[in-house]
Amino acid sequence: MSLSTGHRTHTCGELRVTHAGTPARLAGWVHRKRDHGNLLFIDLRDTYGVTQCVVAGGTPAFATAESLRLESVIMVGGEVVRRTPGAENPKLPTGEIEVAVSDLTVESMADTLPLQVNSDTEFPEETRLRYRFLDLRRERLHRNIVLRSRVIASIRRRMIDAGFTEFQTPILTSSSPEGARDYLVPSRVHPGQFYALPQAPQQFKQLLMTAGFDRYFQIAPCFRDEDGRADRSPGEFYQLDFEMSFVTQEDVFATIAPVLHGVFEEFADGRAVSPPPFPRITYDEALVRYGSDKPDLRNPLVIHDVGEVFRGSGFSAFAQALERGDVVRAVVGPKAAAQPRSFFDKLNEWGRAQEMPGVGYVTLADGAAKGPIAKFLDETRVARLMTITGAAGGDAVFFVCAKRPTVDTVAGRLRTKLGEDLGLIEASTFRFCWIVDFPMYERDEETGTIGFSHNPFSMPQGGLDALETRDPLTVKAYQYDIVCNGVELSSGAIRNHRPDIMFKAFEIAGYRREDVEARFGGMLNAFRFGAPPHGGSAPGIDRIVMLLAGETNIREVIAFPMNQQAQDLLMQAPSEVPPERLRELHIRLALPERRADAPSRQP
RNA sequence: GGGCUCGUGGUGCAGCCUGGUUAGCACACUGGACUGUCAAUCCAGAGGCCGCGGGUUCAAGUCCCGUCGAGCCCGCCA
Repeated sequence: MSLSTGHRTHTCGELRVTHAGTPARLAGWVHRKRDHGNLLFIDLRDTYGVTQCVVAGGTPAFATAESLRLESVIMVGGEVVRRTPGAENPKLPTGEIEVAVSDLTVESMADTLPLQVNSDTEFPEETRLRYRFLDLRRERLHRNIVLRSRVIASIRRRMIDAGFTEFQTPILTSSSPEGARDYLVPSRVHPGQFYALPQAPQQFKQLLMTAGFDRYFQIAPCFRDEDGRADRSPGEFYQLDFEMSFVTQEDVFATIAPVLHGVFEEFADGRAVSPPPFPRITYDEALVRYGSDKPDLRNPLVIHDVGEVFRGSGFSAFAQALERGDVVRAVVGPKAAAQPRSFFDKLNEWGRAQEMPGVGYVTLADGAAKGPIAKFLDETRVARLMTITGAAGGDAVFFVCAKRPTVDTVAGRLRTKLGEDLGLIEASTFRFCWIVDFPMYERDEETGTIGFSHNPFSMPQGGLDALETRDPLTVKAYQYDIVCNGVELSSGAIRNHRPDIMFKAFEIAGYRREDVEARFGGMLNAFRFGAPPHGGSAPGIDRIVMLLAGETNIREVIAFPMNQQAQDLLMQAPSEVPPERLRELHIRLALPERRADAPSRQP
């Protein structure tokens, strides 16, 4: 494949010793300049690499080159020459040659830069977003975005090889109940009515199954009006959305695990990837053992329930809490008994900052416990503690006490903190697991009502019978997540394709039959004309790339991300629109009172 | 909506805890020197309402209050 064009004969990453003695014409950005007064070097950069160009003093090109600012776009013509011995640069693939410039034209002079492209120093997020086009030139972000493209291409190829067909589904669609807030788009033709951007193509993919396409996938944009997090882009993100007909949960697992494993292996670059089948952890077990429904299995620590060790003991803080129904959880710090006192104090301080009650601990040596609360634990209790937790002499055991479900997350954070501080997190590894058997319903703590805990379209385990005969809070769904290194990559389910079960499922969550008809009429109707059992999932593309790129912030793998306030600082979105546009949409603004001295947030 | 952290020339940081000379360093920028560098080097220069407002004080980048902005977290995320 030749990348030569009307403006260049070669790319900046192409020339080698074999080209020496031939003419070449390059185009690119001035990455660096080294001016020796009568000899000047330009590192010319494009997406393919960097090539050193030499401009000799006294030539017309020299005067132009001296005045060049970094990041200007230039074109150079000249001869490819082998560098003199000792002058090669082993750091560059093109480092054995250079281009002796005979003509140089400036295509686009750059102003003084607000952020430096040729350096990896950190710049404020606001500057990076406002000048995203410059940030994208920088090596790290540039590499990430190219990686993203390659990952998506790999996913597409693997999905097609697995028998899936790619579809597009509407962007302007209808609002879906449950879930996050929708982004709404006003209709000009239908005053007072709105489209919603899809939070996911959920209903469309189920309709495609009902339409008999058997295996659907899409690199699908999803829109949710929710606040951002480091691993969650506000506004919009992409999913590998897929769905399969005539499948059980086992079939879905067996199909998608090799795809994900294959993609990760392809781009792991030396890092280990846990092979399928991925371990399965029930939702309940995940909360107790890992304190999270997205456990990081690179962390070898697990959480133990040690209520019985403290029940009726002299340590009244825990003993009394246990009587009230609280729970005590423990995490072992291997070899942590030797840590200095400050380690334990800092951990306790950290716990308080996390709005935990303090973090209790004992250290173990020769079957005896030491530490502030050790005196409350007799020999039997210490022995029991060691049996339950597997702790041995030289270890320390840390305790937190609270009600469920608070204690789960608190213990989970303690597990993470200890794993990190004790250096136990396995490096250079991708550890996958399935989280299975999610509860179908959960109780809203504020209102006391029962609602869907996840996807309302999931098939309840046990079907109609379970819904009719069991306590809803004990009913599990065929609902599953894929988790990798503590990041939730994907949520999926075997769907409920039976209208009778769907009405019952929604009835338990407080929806009347008419409500369900009104809101999901299209899909319900489809299920009355022959619907295959089906299920799928939707791994997050951005998060997959984030993991593979080794980034901890999702903006680093998105070419044009919004900031945490869901603003695009480069394109200045959202923005006000002219009154006449509002008028034809039949929209009148009712803005909140704004302080008169507050500056406008529009730049 | 709430919590924490941060805000100092174009940019990255120091100075703030413990108030007191001309606000320091690096990169970029401008001018000069230099024929083999590859983060070129050397010399010189320009560039700061220390986010904004108020307060304490003889004196505020520094202490206090408020406010605006950014990041992270909680809420939210079927």
